[in-house]
Amino acid sequence: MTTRKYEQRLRAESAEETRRRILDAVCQRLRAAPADPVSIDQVARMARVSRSTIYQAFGSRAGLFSALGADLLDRGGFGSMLQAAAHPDAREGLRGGIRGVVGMYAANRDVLRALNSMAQLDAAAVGGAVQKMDQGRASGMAAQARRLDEQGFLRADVTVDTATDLLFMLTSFDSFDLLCTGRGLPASKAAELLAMAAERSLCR
Amino acid sequence: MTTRKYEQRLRAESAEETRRRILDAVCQRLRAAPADPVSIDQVARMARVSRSTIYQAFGSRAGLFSALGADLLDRGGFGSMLQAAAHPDAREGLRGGIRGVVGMYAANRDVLRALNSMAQLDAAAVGGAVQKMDQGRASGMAAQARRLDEQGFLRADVTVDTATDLLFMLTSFDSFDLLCTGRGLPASKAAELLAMAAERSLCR
DNA sequence: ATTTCAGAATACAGACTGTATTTCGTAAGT
DNA sequence: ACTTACGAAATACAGTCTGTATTCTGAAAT
Repeated sequence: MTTRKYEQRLRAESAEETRRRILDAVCQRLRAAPADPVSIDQVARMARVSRSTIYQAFGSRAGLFSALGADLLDRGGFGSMLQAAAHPDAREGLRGGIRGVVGMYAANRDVLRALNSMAQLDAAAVGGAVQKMDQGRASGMAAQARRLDEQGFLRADVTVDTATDLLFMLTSFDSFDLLCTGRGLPASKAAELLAMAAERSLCR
Repeated sequence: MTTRKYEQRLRAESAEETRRRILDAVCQRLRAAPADPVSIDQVARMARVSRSTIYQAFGSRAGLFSALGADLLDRGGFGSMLQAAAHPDAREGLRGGIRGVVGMYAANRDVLRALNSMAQLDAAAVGGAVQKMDQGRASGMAAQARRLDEQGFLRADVTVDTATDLLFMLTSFDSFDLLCTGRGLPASKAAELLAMAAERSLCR
């Protein structure tokens, strides 16, 4: 039998909708009990979907969490953060960039913590989503450090490489989480503290 | 039948020895493949011990990892670190303390990373060992901040609380790991960078 | 009317945890 | 010498996961 052409608009829409429902269920599940392990079965029940549907939509557990990570990259405010970091004044860009990432971290705290930990504990369980985020941040911070240097803000004894390393550390999710979850600071205070540490460590 | 008194010296020794062998096997396993999940079965085979022996010795998977955490607290150089931090000059103590924790982190990197991540992802899977370490560090850093303040090293616009928060973050395993594993710095460079950030952020 | 596809339902293999239960060997007590 | 206690191995089993395969249904597209 010959294959037919199919447009399937409504079909694809509904498929996309259940994908969304599943991803939302994972988030919901993580927020409800961030310190408990997540089973596909739980997620399926919360999304009111059969477990097999999750495998059909995402291929595997790793695929599900990988998709979750990719989703955060799209919709988590990563773009607006990069925009804030591109301020003509590099020092302002530094502050804005830090406020931006912190805001994004705060909005997705439990999800990011889970993805981060999973990536550490079982590299196959996340499928590169976390590496991609870290890599993006690394090159962003390298650019930031270069701009600080070009505009003469960097201290004489601080190389661009060193500045990149420190910024990479200070803008990590872990740094944010240690201050907010670990020390109970509100996100705004954490951002202020991180920006302060970055400026005093790197700038004249 | 009446119960007899038993001294069992050699017995207890051999039991302690197998406990050690099991704990060493976990470490070895984690170092061999830090990003792969750890099964009790693997550990048992590496320690050349029956799987049931592990349950008898540690009660559960959580008990095993909890014991591993406690073991690190004992033998991981925590004491010498606290000693270095107690230098009469608070500023010297700060530097020494940071070098101390970094050395300890570097010596047990993979094990600590795994314990950390497990604690995040499944609180029941570690059994409080990580919380205890963090708590100890928190009070240590609070003391450190107080001493800096008492000796007049703290900047006018930095409170003791703020200093504690920042020190807690900078002396975390995550900060170390981001610089060493994430950025490829040698441990000594990481320690230097962390100490620099702490001093410039907090001190006059 | 017929094809195509999302999704449900179900069954199964395989890995892992955790709990008995039995057995064996040996150090400690009498 | 004989008995007891106990560390450790061996084994079996229940329960929870993941991942795969198979079948069925209903609705949208042609």
